[in-house]
Amino acid sequence: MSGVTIHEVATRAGVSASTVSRAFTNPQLVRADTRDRVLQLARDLGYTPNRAARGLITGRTGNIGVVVPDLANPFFSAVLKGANARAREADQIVFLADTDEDPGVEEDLVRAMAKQVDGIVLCSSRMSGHQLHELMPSIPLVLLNRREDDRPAVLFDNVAGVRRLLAHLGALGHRRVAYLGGPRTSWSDRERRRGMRLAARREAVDLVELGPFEPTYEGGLRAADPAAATGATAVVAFNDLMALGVLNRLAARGVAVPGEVSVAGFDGIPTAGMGALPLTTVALPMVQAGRAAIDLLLERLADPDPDAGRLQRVLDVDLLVRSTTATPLAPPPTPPPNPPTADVQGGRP
Amino acid sequence: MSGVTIHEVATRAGVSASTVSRAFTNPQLVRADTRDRVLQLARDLGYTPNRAARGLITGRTGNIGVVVPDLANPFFSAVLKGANARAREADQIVFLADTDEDPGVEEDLVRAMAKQVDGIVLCSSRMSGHQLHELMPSIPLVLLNRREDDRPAVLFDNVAGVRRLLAHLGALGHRRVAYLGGPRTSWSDRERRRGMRLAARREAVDLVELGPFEPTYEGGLRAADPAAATGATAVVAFNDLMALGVLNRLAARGVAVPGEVSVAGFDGIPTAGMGALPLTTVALPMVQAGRAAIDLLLERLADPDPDAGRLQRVLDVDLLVRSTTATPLAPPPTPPPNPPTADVQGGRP
DNA sequence: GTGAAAGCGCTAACAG
DNA sequence: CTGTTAGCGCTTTCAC
Repeated sequence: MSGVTIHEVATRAGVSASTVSRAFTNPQLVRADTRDRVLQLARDLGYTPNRAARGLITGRTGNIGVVVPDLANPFFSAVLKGANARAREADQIVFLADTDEDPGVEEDLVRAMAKQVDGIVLCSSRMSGHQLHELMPSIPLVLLNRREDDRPAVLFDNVAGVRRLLAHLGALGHRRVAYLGGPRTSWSDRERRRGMRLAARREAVDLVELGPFEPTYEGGLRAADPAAATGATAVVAFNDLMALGVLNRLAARGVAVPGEVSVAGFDGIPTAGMGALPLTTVALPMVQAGRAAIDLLLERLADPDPDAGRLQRVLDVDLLVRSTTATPLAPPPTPPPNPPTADVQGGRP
Repeated sequence: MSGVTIHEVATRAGVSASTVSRAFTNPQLVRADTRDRVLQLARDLGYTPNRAARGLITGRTGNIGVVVPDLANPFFSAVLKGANARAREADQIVFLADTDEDPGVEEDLVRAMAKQVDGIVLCSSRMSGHQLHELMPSIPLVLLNRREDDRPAVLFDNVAGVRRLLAHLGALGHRRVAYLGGPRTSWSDRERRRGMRLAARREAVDLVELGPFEPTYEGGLRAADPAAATGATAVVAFNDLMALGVLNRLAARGVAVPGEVSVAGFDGIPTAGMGALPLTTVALPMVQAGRAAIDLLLERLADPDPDAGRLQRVLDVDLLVRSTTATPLAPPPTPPPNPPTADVQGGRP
């Protein structure tokens, strides 16, 4: 908090505070030698302008806030990598906060941050549409991985992702695919379900929807048995963490993966050792998404009233076949023993 | 940045700004009904005090900075979880920054943050002692996982950790153990090497030190072959990420783990699926360390000139036997074919 | 090209 | 109990 003030620099340099200020913010307004002397002295003294005080008057702090539900989720670390890098290029610094998946905490944090940053990137916000709208007026907000009307947002093309995934599975001969859903409140989950239905129809595969499950490794462990019981030869999980759980549980049951069953996930999380797993996944460009979110925020700050909709970016996703997703070993077993409780869709149009 | 100001609240409530201010910071100084009216109105308007402006006068912002080299490292996400939780209890908010392992960036970030936070927790700082000392006067600093003279710090008891680990391995009959070292500049690595030497002597096992290696999954892949060539029946890696790489490479070579070789790591990173791996590890209490760092910082802020040394905490570490670390299959092969290039230590005193 | 003065949003005396 | 005054560190008119 404490530190060297502009006044000390000014006094020692034998100039006024205004001149020191100008040397930093408008160098061309200061005579070269004065400027150099001031800047050199500032460096020696370890002076850095107080961004908070500056913000008080300019309305710009040079800080950008990023809020995530859970820092331990590799998805968000990847997003943050991108956001950080882009922010640094723009000479902004990123302040990060973790809401612990709590919408109440999320709101408090945004409020507390609001005055200290120029704008906030909300990643996979858990807040209600109502809360979001209440917050909007107090601070420029960019959503990541969530759409809310036509607010600025960075989104992934989930529908295209599952289409590619199902095309891949279909080409290999899979005719019955289970989808293990994530949280009902998740925008991504809704999009992926929608995409799965479209793609299943198109590929003429039976789709079995299960869930919701917790979007975690444990959730995957729990989802594996119901998934196997559907008689599906391929399982698509809501995210990589769940897919990992499924793989593990199936392995424990002695099910051959890939072989009897193929498992696919979502995210493409960069975890050590993932490369060795028989896991095909829809890879989301998380780092790029982080960059894009900062881009959007900077644009919005430059032009506070842009055309609505101009500030939404939908990012392309890739299919990452980490190991051969196998052709089903045998024709899928005829009608599964325990018909799933979830609804069944698909079949030729 | 923008938002409702204290003045608007004051005007609408028919009181002065001071009263509003007091309602927030010293409620007992305001008559109950006035206070309630003001607070209610503030809530309705969505007013939150501007911490930056407040900090300008009080010298306290209510923000705490945490700086890490790499957010993608699960070690730091875990630390951050703890720090966040503790900070929230103290009604502080954590601003986080990622230095991308660059000491220059680290210094810049600390400087930029300094004026906007009350203190900073530097995790595994990559800065030189010189840089660190230059920064000290400008802002209260707490180090985590690094010792620098008697500056406030949270440290792990690495020496005790390796002692426990070697005792475990020794009891199982391992008589030759390889240590795969991390970065030379790492304080942890130096401590672990020191501890390994002490413990090896005490347990009467041969210690083979290798490295330095990159403290990553890839580093582990590269370290595996040299480690196997030493004829050691147990391998201790600098961290879990490396251990994972070793496991993978050994599996690819068809080496039985545990069996021919046992692998141990450091950290106890909470990655999905880790529990299923045959990996014994020294588990560092990372969440607790995050909490402790905030504690230290709060203490230091309350008492700016504490007894030197009172503000260092050394945290106990646990041995986490994730799966049975096996007894060596056979008496270790007599003199290894390729004597290691690194120095060999150990043997009975 | 540079300084003096005013004010950003807030809190801390000091009066009343 | 509450309002008035001053000023935190900085930038920005407006003079010179």
